[in-house]
Amino acid sequence: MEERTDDDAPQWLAPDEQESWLALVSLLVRLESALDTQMRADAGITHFEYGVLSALSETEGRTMRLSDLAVMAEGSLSRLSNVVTRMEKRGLVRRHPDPDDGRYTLATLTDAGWDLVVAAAPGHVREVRRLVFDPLTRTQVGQLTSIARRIVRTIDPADRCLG
Amino acid sequence: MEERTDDDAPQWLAPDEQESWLALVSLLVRLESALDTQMRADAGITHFEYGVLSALSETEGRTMRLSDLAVMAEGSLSRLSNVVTRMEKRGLVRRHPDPDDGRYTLATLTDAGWDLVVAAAPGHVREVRRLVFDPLTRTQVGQLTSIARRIVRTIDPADRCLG
DNA sequence: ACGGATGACTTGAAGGTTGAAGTAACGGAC
DNA sequence: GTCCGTTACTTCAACCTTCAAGTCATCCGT
Repeated sequence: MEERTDDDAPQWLAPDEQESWLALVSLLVRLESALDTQMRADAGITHFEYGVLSALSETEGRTMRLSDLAVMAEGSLSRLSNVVTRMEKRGLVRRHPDPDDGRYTLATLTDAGWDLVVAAAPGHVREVRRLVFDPLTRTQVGQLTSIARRIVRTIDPADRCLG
Repeated sequence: MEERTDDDAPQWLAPDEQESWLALVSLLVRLESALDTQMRADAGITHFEYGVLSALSETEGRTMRLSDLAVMAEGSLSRLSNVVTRMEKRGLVRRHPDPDDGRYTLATLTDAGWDLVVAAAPGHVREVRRLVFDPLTRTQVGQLTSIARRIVRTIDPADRCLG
């Protein structure tokens, strides 16, 4: 892409980049699995399912279109559709067609679903705090925000979840 | 659980923590899936499989015990066993018992496996650079290393991959 | 040596995820 | 009003991961 001769797009990472990369990959793998484990043990749902329920719980009317919900939960529509089906069977969520546009499907949080999120939230927050924020200084929290946003925006420039 | 009245283990995250958390979760999900997509398209293997092959390729004799390999690749032994079976069928890797201790199984990278890693590496590095290091300043790279290490060490204090 | 404990790996069932193909509902052009 | 393209969702098959046994080898105490 660029024109330099020497090391513009070098084949390998510099030593400090290599270290950083190893640490980041380790973080990706371990954090995700730690969150999932805690959620399953504590509330019987996956972290993704928690994200779905949580997004619904924060919405006016506890209702959202599946496609919007998929964006909020950062998953594919297919994945969400399966998850909603399972959660519907468990009585946490209800589906019904959007009266305004029959192509959309609305998902609504049931009372049982609401209760589950409310019960699961404190444990989740506690875990996030314990694993992520307790070990970091306030300065690092700020740094993390900038770093994560930059990378996310590079992966998906159209992302609108971030400022 | 706790006894303080004010904010010892507060139920919710502070606004800046909330932002940071959203950005981090977004990073987890998107980066992992971006890496996987690139690897599948480019080399026909998953990012995890690449990690396995890559670890073997960097070892003296291109050979490692499965249990050590699982640690290097940060996956369960069960997952690794399945992956090795698949890669063995594709001729990328070979299994044989450890002559020193029959409980161990050694995995050896074949020439075909070596060729595949060598072919896949540049694209992988390019993608990592594009998504992670290009958008960050050198200062941020250093910050990221510290931050990621702190969190990983909190999740798993026994981790020996990091300094 | 013998037997139990431990360690290393494998396997099988259950369940989740993906990608592609299918269905259904709209919206605009003619 | 009827096509056609688009959008939103669902479903299916292939695949992967996990968890919980199960197997086999070695070590250790006696």
